[in-house]
Amino acid sequence: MLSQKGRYALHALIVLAEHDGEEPMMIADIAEEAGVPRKFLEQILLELRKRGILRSLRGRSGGYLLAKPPNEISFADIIRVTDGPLALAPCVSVTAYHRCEDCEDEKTCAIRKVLLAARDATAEILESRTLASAVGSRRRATRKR
Amino acid sequence: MLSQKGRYALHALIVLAEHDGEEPMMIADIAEEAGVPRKFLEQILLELRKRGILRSLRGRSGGYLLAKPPNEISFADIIRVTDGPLALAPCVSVTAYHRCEDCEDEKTCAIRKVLLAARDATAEILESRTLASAVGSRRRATRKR
DNA sequence: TTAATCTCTATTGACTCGATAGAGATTATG
DNA sequence: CATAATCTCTATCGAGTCAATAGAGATTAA
Repeated sequence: MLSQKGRYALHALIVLAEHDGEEPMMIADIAEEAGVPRKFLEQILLELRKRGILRSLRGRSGGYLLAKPPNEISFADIIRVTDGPLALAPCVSVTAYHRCEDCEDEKTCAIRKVLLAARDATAEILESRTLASAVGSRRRATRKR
Repeated sequence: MLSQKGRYALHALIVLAEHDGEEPMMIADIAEEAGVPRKFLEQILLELRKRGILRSLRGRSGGYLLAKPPNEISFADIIRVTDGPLALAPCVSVTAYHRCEDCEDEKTCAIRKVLLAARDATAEILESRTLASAVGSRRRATRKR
């Protein structure tokens, strides 16, 4: 399961992608629209910025913007920041690989084979879906004309 | 990521599937072979029994056995016991569905669509791989003749 | 100079995780 | 029937994580 933080992040980024502007959007407004507690959102956005998904402007009339176009920010990118690796074990993680005390031999470990297939299947989906596709489908679904 | 408990469970069940006998196998022996702390393993096996994956015999010469043939026990079955639902959100979980405060409308929620696709992809893999396939591949890999 | 904004770190309470402990129930066996 | 071997159950522990809140600091536009 995703953490609350992860779900909040997805909502907030979709709000930003919809806003999709040149001007930055203030934390308070994002919090409002995304339905996220403001102070908690501050921490989340800060982390997303440090990981290169957002950028920010400080001071008066500051705020947050997407660091990249929406079609270059995948669900996998976001979830990795808030909830860590997609993989079910370190020995099959691409972004956080480290050798696994469990398996004596990675080449033949039966568990690893399965977890690797699971990771690939998950990553296939989460890396191909972006903020652009999410906003697109939402626009289509809620547009009135 | 799987919990330590989850990884222990997979190892223990593979040991049991290899043992694959009529006679029960004692906790102490499973712990030994699977490399799991004995008292911790007790709790894990107990839970797997309550969820119908194992059965047990009590008293002297007691022990644990698989409750079903190895080809009917999937990785998904095991992971659901030790680590909960495969899904990334309650609103896309088959085994632990409950409505999601996040999405206003499940039909159109953009996040839900992606998480549902991810769940399906993961389940596809984890439900098709069983203890039999794991033991099979291991046998093949380590057999000397 | 000031007010508005992001930045950073600390703190809180509840919960989970991994592990250990020990008393209880059950059963085969001599 | 007594005993030893085994599973069963519940409690406890310390460390860590999670969700949330708080507040002082840095930066900038006006």
